[in-house]
Amino acid sequence: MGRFDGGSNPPYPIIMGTARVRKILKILRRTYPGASWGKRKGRTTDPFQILILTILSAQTTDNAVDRVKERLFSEFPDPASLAAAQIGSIEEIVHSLGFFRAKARHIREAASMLQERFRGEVPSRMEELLQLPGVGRKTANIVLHHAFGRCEGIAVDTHVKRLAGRIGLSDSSSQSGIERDLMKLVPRRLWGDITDLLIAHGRRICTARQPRCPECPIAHLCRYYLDASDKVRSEE
DNA sequence: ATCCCGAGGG
DNA sequence: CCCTCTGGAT
Repeated sequence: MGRFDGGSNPPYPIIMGTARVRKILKILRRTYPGASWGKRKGRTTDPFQILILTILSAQTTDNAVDRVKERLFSEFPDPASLAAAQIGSIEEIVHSLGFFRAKARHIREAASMLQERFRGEVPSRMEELLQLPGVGRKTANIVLHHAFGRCEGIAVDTHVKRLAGRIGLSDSSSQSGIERDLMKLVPRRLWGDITDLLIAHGRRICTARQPRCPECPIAHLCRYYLDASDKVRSEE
Protein backbone atom coordinates (compact mmCIF):
# COMPACT_ATOMS: atom_id res chain seq x y z
CA MET A 1 0.00 0.00 0.00
CA GLY A 2 1.37 3.36 -0.97
CA ARG A 3 2.01 5.92 1.61
CA PHE A 4 0.81 8.78 -0.54
CA ASP A 5 -2.61 9.66 -1.85
CA GLY A 6 -3.60 7.52 -4.74
CA GLY A 7 -0.35 5.70 -4.19
CA SER A 8 0.47 2.07 -4.71
CA ASN A 9 3.23 0.91 -6.95
CA PRO A 10 6.49 2.25 -7.30
CA PRO A 11 7.83 2.86 -3.85
CA TYR A 12 7.14 6.56 -4.14
CA PRO A 13 5.06 8.43 -6.63
CA ILE A 14 6.96 11.35 -8.10
CA ILE A 15 4.75 13.81 -6.33
CA MET A 16 2.28 13.51 -3.51
CA GLY A 17 -1.41 14.22 -3.97
CA THR A 18 -3.22 17.49 -3.49
CA ALA A 19 -5.16 16.25 -0.47
CA ARG A 20 -1.99 15.84 1.55
CA VAL A 21 -0.71 19.19 0.36
CA ARG A 22 -3.86 20.90 1.59
CA LYS A 23 -3.37 19.34 5.01
CA ILE A 24 0.19 20.59 5.10
CA LEU A 25 -0.83 24.11 4.10
CA LYS A 26 -3.58 24.19 6.69
CA ILE A 27 -1.15 23.24 9.45
CA LEU A 28 1.50 25.70 8.30
CA ARG A 29 -0.99 28.54 8.21
CA ARG A 30 -2.06 27.76 11.74
CA THR A 31 1.54 27.41 12.91
CA TYR A 32 2.78 30.63 11.27
CA PRO A 33 -0.19 33.02 11.39
CA GLY A 34 1.99 36.07 10.82
CA ALA A 35 4.05 34.66 7.99
CA SER A 36 1.92 35.78 5.07
CA TRP A 37 2.96 39.08 3.59
CA GLY A 38 -0.59 40.42 3.77
CA LYS A 39 -0.70 39.89 7.52
CA ARG A 40 2.68 41.30 8.31
CA LYS A 41 2.89 44.53 10.21
CA GLY A 42 5.19 47.38 9.37
CA ARG A 43 5.67 46.18 5.82
CA THR A 44 6.47 48.54 3.03
CA THR A 45 3.77 49.07 0.48
CA ASP A 46 5.94 51.13 -1.86
CA PRO A 47 6.64 48.97 -4.94
CA PHE A 48 9.99 50.69 -5.42
CA GLN A 49 11.16 49.76 -1.94
CA ILE A 50 9.81 46.23 -2.28
CA LEU A 51 11.69 45.80 -5.54
CA ILE A 52 14.98 47.08 -4.18
CA LEU A 53 14.77 45.12 -0.94
CA THR A 54 13.92 41.93 -2.80
CA ILE A 55 16.91 42.34 -5.11
CA LEU A 56 19.15 42.93 -2.10
CA SER A 57 17.82 39.87 -0.27
CA ALA A 58 19.61 37.41 -2.54
CA GLN A 59 21.74 34.98 -0.52
CA THR A 60 21.28 37.03 2.62
CA THR A 61 19.15 36.91 5.74
CA ASP A 62 16.21 39.28 5.86
CA ASN A 63 17.58 40.41 9.18
CA ALA A 64 20.66 41.77 7.45
CA VAL A 65 18.50 43.55 4.89
CA ASP A 66 16.42 45.11 7.65
CA ARG A 67 19.55 46.68 9.08
CA VAL A 68 20.47 48.58 5.94
CA LYS A 69 17.08 49.57 4.57
CA GLU A 70 16.51 52.60 6.75
CA ARG A 71 19.75 54.24 5.72
CA LEU A 72 19.36 53.20 2.10
CA PHE A 73 15.91 54.70 1.65
CA SER A 74 16.72 57.72 3.72
CA GLU A 75 19.43 58.59 1.21
CA PHE A 76 17.69 57.19 -1.89
CA PRO A 77 13.94 57.28 -1.37
CA ASP A 78 12.95 56.97 -5.02
CA PRO A 79 14.15 55.76 -8.45
CA ALA A 80 15.43 59.20 -9.42
CA SER A 81 17.78 59.60 -6.45
CA LEU A 82 19.02 56.02 -6.65
CA ALA A 83 19.65 56.23 -10.39
CA ALA A 84 21.76 59.35 -9.84
CA ALA A 85 23.74 58.00 -6.88
CA GLN A 86 27.48 57.42 -6.80
CA ILE A 87 28.10 53.71 -7.05
CA GLY A 88 30.50 53.89 -4.11
CA SER A 89 27.95 55.36 -1.77
CA ILE A 90 25.52 52.55 -2.59
CA GLU A 91 28.25 49.94 -2.14
CA GLU A 92 29.06 51.34 1.26
CA ILE A 93 25.48 50.95 2.43
CA VAL A 94 24.91 47.44 1.07
CA HIS A 95 28.41 46.16 1.80
CA SER A 96 27.37 43.92 4.69
CA LEU A 97 24.90 42.01 2.53
CA GLY A 98 27.50 40.24 0.43
CA PHE A 99 27.76 40.46 -3.37
CA PHE A 100 27.86 44.16 -2.66
CA ARG A 101 29.35 45.30 -5.98
CA ALA A 102 26.86 43.36 -8.05
CA LYS A 103 23.96 44.41 -5.82
CA ALA A 104 24.91 48.10 -5.87
CA ARG A 105 25.17 48.01 -9.65
CA HIS A 106 21.93 46.07 -10.01
CA ILE A 107 19.77 48.39 -7.92
CA ARG A 108 21.21 51.54 -9.50
CA GLU A 109 20.71 50.20 -13.00
CA ALA A 110 17.26 48.94 -12.09
CA ALA A 111 16.35 52.40 -10.80
CA SER A 112 17.76 53.89 -13.97
CA MET A 113 15.71 51.52 -16.10
CA LEU A 114 12.57 52.37 -14.16
CA GLN A 115 13.15 56.00 -15.09
CA GLU A 116 13.95 55.46 -18.74
CA ARG A 117 11.68 52.61 -19.65
CA PHE A 118 8.83 52.54 -17.15
CA ARG A 119 8.06 56.17 -16.32
CA GLY A 120 9.58 55.87 -12.86
CA GLU A 121 7.14 53.16 -11.84
CA VAL A 122 7.74 49.52 -10.98
CA PRO A 123 6.12 47.44 -13.73
CA SER A 124 3.46 44.98 -12.62
CA ARG A 125 3.98 42.43 -15.36
CA MET A 126 6.33 39.47 -15.16
CA GLU A 127 7.81 40.05 -18.59
CA GLU A 128 8.74 43.63 -17.75
CA LEU A 129 10.08 42.86 -14.27
CA LEU A 130 12.43 40.27 -15.76
CA GLN A 131 14.05 42.99 -17.86
CA LEU A 132 15.40 44.66 -14.73
CA PRO A 133 18.97 43.79 -13.74
CA GLY A 134 19.17 41.59 -10.67
CA VAL A 135 15.61 40.42 -11.16
CA GLY A 136 15.07 36.76 -12.01
CA ARG A 137 12.00 34.62 -11.79
CA LYS A 138 12.12 34.29 -8.00
CA THR A 139 12.46 38.02 -7.36
CA ALA A 140 9.80 38.84 -9.95
CA ASN A 141 7.32 36.48 -8.31
CA ILE A 142 7.96 38.05 -4.91
CA VAL A 143 7.56 41.61 -6.20
CA LEU A 144 4.42 40.68 -8.10
CA HIS A 145 2.88 39.20 -4.98
CA HIS A 146 4.11 41.64 -2.34
CA ALA A 147 3.74 44.85 -4.31
CA PHE A 148 0.73 44.14 -6.50
CA GLY A 149 -1.05 41.20 -4.90
CA ARG A 150 -0.74 39.25 -8.13
CA CYS A 151 0.56 35.72 -8.62
CA GLU A 152 1.67 34.43 -12.00
CA GLY A 153 3.81 31.75 -10.43
CA ILE A 154 5.41 30.62 -7.19
CA ALA A 155 8.66 32.05 -5.90
CA VAL A 156 11.22 29.29 -5.41
CA ASP A 157 14.07 30.32 -3.15
CA THR A 158 16.59 28.24 -1.27
CA HIS A 159 14.08 27.40 1.49
CA VAL A 160 11.29 26.46 -0.88
CA LYS A 161 13.69 24.34 -2.88
CA ARG A 162 14.95 22.47 0.20
CA LEU A 163 11.52 21.93 1.75
CA ALA A 164 9.84 20.92 -1.49
CA GLY A 165 12.43 18.21 -1.85
CA ARG A 166 12.30 17.01 1.72
CA ILE A 167 8.55 17.00 2.14
CA GLY A 168 8.09 15.34 -1.24
CA LEU A 169 6.32 18.16 -3.06
CA SER A 170 8.73 17.91 -5.96
CA ASP A 171 11.57 15.69 -7.10
CA SER A 172 12.92 18.24 -9.50
CA SER A 173 16.31 19.79 -8.90
CA SER A 174 15.67 22.93 -10.94
CA GLN A 175 13.73 25.91 -9.69
CA SER A 176 11.55 25.93 -12.78
CA GLY A 177 10.69 22.26 -12.31
CA ILE A 178 9.88 22.81 -8.65
CA GLU A 179 7.75 25.81 -9.49
CA ARG A 180 5.86 23.80 -12.09
CA ASP A 181 5.20 20.97 -9.62
CA LEU A 182 4.04 23.36 -6.92
CA MET A 183 1.73 25.17 -9.32
CA LYS A 184 0.01 21.88 -10.04
CA LEU A 185 -0.27 20.94 -6.37
CA VAL A 186 -1.20 24.21 -4.68
CA PRO A 187 -4.52 26.05 -5.10
CA ARG A 188 -3.89 29.27 -6.96
CA ARG A 189 -5.15 31.53 -4.20
CA LEU A 190 -2.30 30.21 -2.05
CA TRP A 191 0.49 30.68 -4.60
CA GLY A 192 1.60 33.83 -2.83
CA ASP A 193 1.39 32.48 0.70
CA ILE A 194 3.06 29.13 0.07
CA THR A 195 6.46 30.76 -0.33
CA ASP A 196 6.15 32.80 2.87
CA LEU A 197 4.92 29.75 4.79
CA LEU A 198 7.72 27.47 3.58
CA ILE A 199 10.28 30.15 4.34
CA ALA A 200 8.94 30.59 7.87
CA HIS A 201 8.99 26.84 8.40
CA GLY A 202 12.43 26.50 6.85
CA ARG A 203 13.82 29.09 9.23
CA ARG A 204 12.35 27.81 12.46
CA ILE A 205 12.07 24.05 12.07
CA CYS A 206 13.13 22.60 8.74
CA THR A 207 16.59 24.13 8.75
CA ALA A 208 19.20 23.21 6.17
CA ARG A 209 21.58 21.43 8.47
CA GLN A 210 19.81 19.91 11.44
CA PRO A 211 16.08 19.89 10.84
CA ARG A 212 14.14 19.72 14.08
CA CYS A 213 11.74 16.97 13.08
CA PRO A 214 10.65 16.19 16.67
CA GLU A 215 9.17 19.70 16.81
CA CYS A 216 7.74 19.64 13.31
CA PRO A 217 3.94 19.85 13.03
CA ILE A 218 3.91 18.29 9.56
CA ALA A 219 6.40 15.48 10.17
CA HIS A 220 3.63 12.89 9.83
CA LEU A 221 3.02 14.19 6.30
CA CYS A 222 6.67 14.56 5.30
CA ARG A 223 8.56 12.11 3.12
CA TYR A 224 11.91 12.97 4.67
CA TYR A 225 10.69 12.25 8.21
CA LEU A 226 8.72 9.15 7.24
CA ASP A 227 11.66 7.68 5.33
CA ALA A 228 13.95 8.35 8.26
CA SER A 229 11.61 6.75 10.77
CA ASP A 230 11.19 3.77 8.43
CA LYS A 231 14.92 3.29 8.44
CA VAL A 232 15.08 3.49 12.23
CA ARG A 233 12.21 1.03 12.57
CA SER A 234 13.84 -1.49 10.27
CA GLU A 235 17.10 -1.27 12.20
CA GLU A 236 15.42 -2.12 15.46
C1' DA B 1 29.24 25.17 -14.08
C1' DT B 2 31.11 29.20 -11.98
C1' DC B 3 31.39 33.62 -10.14
C1' DC B 4 29.88 37.32 -7.09
C1' DC B 5 30.58 38.23 -1.68
C1' DG B 6 29.87 39.18 3.66
C1' DA B 7 28.10 37.72 8.17
C1' DG B 8 26.38 34.46 11.46
C1' DG B 9 25.77 29.61 13.25
C1' DG B 10 27.46 25.13 14.68
C1' DC C 1 36.67 25.71 9.98
C1' DC C 2 32.64 24.78 6.83
C1' DC C 3 27.86 25.63 5.78
C1' DT C 4 24.04 28.51 4.94
C1' DC C 5 21.42 32.59 4.03
C1' DT C 6 14.34 34.87 0.57
C1' DG C 7 19.75 34.44 -6.57
C1' DG C 8 21.17 36.26 -10.80
C1' DA C 9 24.26 36.79 -14.68
C1' DT C 10 27.85 34.93 -17.45
